[in-house]
Amino acid sequence: MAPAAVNEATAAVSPAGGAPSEGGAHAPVTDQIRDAIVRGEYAPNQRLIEADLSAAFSASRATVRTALLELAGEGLVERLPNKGSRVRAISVDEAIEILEVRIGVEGLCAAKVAEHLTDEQAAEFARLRDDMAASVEEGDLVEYSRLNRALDVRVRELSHHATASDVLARLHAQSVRHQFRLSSRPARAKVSVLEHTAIIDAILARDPEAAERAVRAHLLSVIEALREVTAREAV
Amino acid sequence: MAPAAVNEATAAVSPAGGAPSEGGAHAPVTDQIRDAIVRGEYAPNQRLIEADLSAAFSASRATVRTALLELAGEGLVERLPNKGSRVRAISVDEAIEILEVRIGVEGLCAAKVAEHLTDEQAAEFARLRDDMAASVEEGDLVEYSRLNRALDVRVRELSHHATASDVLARLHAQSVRHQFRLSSRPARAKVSVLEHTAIIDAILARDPEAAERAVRAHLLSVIEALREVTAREAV
DNA sequence: AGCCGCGATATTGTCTACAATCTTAGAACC
DNA sequence: GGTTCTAAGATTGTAGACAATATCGCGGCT
Repeated sequence: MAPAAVNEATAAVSPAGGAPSEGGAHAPVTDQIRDAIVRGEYAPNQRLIEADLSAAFSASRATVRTALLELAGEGLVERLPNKGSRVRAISVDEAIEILEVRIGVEGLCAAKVAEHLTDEQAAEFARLRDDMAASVEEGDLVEYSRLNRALDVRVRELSHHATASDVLARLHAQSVRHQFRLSSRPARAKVSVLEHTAIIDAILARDPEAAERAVRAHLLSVIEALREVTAREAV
Repeated sequence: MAPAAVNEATAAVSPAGGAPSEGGAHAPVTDQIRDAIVRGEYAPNQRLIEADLSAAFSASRATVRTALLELAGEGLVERLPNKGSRVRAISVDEAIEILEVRIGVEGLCAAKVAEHLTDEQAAEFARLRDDMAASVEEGDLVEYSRLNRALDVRVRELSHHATASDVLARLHAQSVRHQFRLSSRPARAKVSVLEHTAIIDAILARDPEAAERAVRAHLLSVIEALREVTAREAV
């Protein structure tokens, strides 16, 4: 019953296990394809052929087409006119670019949060900070990575800055693949947790400028780490 | 022969003169619609009905649909599921948000430019700076506004930062309408030109941090001006 | 008179078929 | 043997028709 691996011609590997999804009944093809991409079931640069996707998700080609258009808008797929769509590959250089942009935008968000922090929110951040420290202490990198994302998301939400959130969401979606690269390094986590603590502390102190600086310091450190890792891999 | 004003129900006004374009032969419907929007021929919040657009541009509804999807990706139109598309209206608050985000991203670009400035580029910027000053001196606000845009574009290009350029292009497209609001005020130009001079001087000095600060100062000033103008209009 | 449900209309979402375009393989030719 | 033209195949782009959904006005009920 295995529903057709989607075009293996260009890509080195095909989607991992079975099809990206099957039980899904009748509508959110966009979400299904997006999930498949961010989960890595479609490799970077893999061609996404409308007919194949149509078959795989049992939707019409028109539906798949709109989905691809939307995903292109999110920067997840690349559309070559008359040549088709493929999973957009983010090079390390681009990943660094994304981090550089994030410095400004996440800095802004953190500053906004620090400015308008309520007491409940403060308590929440304090808890988050302690949980992060604990998870690193125990060496639970998966949990730490989860808390990490939670912090990002929460900062974005509480900034109440729709434009910034939007930009960040888009950038984040594109770089999931590289994020993963660092999060699995215990040594990296030890440094990272300190930086995150600094960010949270600055927010708790309701000091916007300090928060911005802390975010910048953190992201610069991530950039550095990414450079190192890839330099080592290149050997 | 007047090719159907596109749905006037929701919008207070209909497209200005005739149709947004007619001679256009056979393909770039997306560009035509985008132009119509940024040129203000379709009012903010105006509904964009696929059938009407299809007739107006003599293209199939499928084509129009693709165009709308793309424009939605650029943030120019809003798509309400099952309810249709309309020209996205940018409120003053959103315009300010956009400017806030631009602080970080344009600051980054300016810094990059300052870092890698060649001598020819330096000469170009110096010329641009002098032209700007001259145009303000002569009270030629149209020319000043043009040079203004030219500066922005050039900084983006020379930053060689694809991600930042992308983000800025998107944000810029959305806020053209508000930009216009300030550019027609002589008093504003007098202040603005000083700030732009500061930016260029920092770039010429090849001082990234100074460039970033100058950009920030400028955009903060724009935000302030925008607040003032709208406060005055609200009276 | 006011509120609720029902039917007509307008508009988008989906599907199938066809046309245009690009890619690839093969044969003819130099 | 290599190169170029040609034709077949694969894939996207466009078109028109149908189905699903929302919007709005009318009539009935309380």
